[in-house]
Amino acid sequence: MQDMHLVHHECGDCPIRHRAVCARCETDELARLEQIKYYRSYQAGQTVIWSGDRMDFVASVVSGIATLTQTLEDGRRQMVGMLLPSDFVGRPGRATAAYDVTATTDLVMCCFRKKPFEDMMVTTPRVAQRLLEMTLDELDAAREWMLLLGRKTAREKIASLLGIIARRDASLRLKTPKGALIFDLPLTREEMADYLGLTLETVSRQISALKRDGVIHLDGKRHVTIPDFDRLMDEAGDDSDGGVLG
Amino acid sequence: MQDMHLVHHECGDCPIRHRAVCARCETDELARLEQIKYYRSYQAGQTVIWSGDRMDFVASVVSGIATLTQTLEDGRRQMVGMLLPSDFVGRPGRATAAYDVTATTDLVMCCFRKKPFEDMMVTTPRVAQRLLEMTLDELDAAREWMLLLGRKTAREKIASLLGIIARRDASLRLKTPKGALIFDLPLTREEMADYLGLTLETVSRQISALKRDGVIHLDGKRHVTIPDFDRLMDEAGDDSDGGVLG
DNA sequence: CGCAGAATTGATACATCTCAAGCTGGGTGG
DNA sequence: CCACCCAGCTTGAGATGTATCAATTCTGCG
Repeated sequence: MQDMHLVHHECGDCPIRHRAVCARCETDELARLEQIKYYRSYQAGQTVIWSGDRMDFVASVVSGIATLTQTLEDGRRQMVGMLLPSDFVGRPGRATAAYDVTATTDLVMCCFRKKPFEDMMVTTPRVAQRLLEMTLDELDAAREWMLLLGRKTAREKIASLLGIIARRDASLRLKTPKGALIFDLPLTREEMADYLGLTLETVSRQISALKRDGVIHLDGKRHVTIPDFDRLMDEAGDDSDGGVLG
Repeated sequence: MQDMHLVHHECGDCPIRHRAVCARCETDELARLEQIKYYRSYQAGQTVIWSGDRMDFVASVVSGIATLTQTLEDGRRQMVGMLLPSDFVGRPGRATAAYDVTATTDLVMCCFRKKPFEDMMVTTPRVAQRLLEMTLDELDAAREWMLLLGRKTAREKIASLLGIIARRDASLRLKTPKGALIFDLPLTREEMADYLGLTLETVSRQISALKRDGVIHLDGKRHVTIPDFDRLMDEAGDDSDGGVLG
């Protein structure tokens, strides 16, 4: 079931080498990381960790998408993080997972054994500094997300999410968001609902509405075309400028 | 108007010494911080910084409460952070403020000139390590907040907020939340609404409802008594256990 | 082919927002 | 000392956006 090919890539030609927690490392530091790392693969839909589980590793997403979700006793779910390639999973110094981690697409993670990684955090400032930087970025993202959850309408939420995915997708292909954008939704309607604090029916309705109004084009359920990115951003209700990094 | 007494306390008897960004510093490191720091006071209601403003300092909250808020073009506001004594303001490496910072009570901050502080971040791992730890805590808080914003009902939101404030207040007095708790709300109804993603009318109604149902007691608009903390936590809808640190 | 999971659509219920009118308490000036 | 004033708050009535419940309709796949 779980296709766990334990391939062992060299850090040198790692696709996330320049963005992940190891981005700043010198070759000798990389060598240390190399010794404590191992790869793991998960299939789309698989749970990586359950909230509360003991965690004996921290990790970087190498490819694919994972989500962090929190659940209330009665089953209400809220996604609280979306992990893309190069994003970091886990918290040094914490024994158990605080959130459910799920693979929404096929996923490959570069895992570091926790104890030795924590040791490196102390002895190798470059790792700690990079992790701080990444954590601050995540905090900013979380706060933008809070604005979305607290104050945006369903339509604005959908438009915002599509914008985020479109931008991310464009950045992976190194194209600037300009003219028509085309991408595949990596999330089901239900996952989008969990992300946005909506029900899947409302997500579906709003996507239909945006399609009806020509803001987006759909080819099947997942293949999306954005004819006019600025138009989409208007619908997202965001602060004027097209979402330049703050 | 602005009572800016530029008192200069010694770090040694600073009330937030053991919890702030300087918590791990040795005496020689403290001495360096001492040289680049200065105090600033703000009155309740005053704006500390506007989003987009140039920031030439980072700071720790010494006493009082500040809030971080984000605003949509049409004026919808969402609070995205609540800064209590020992919390950190600003982001090393960033030139301008990303959020509006407002003093909701009288506020004293210990400010560090930005450039020298950034230098210390590189040379003094203890500062960077502590800041990482604090940022990870903030990220956790933000994610719990996201669950509240996305999935909780108005009544649950109010109960959750009261619980947070009650716990914080109790921790400042070093009493465990048990039996009746009494405290003053540091926020107006409108600020509570901005925190919770509600309107102030809804906040008011839900507070009235909780009062009617005996979950809380009100003495005036601000003075709150919680006769049964567990009851309040039930109303907050949170994951079973009374909110033990995860 | 036909099934199962995913998505759409419809009808209705309900929570929260919106607009509007009073209330309350503490401060101020006559 | 009282009257009034004003910001902060409460309460009401109605509008509205989203959730809920319930059918269908897609779509990919064995």
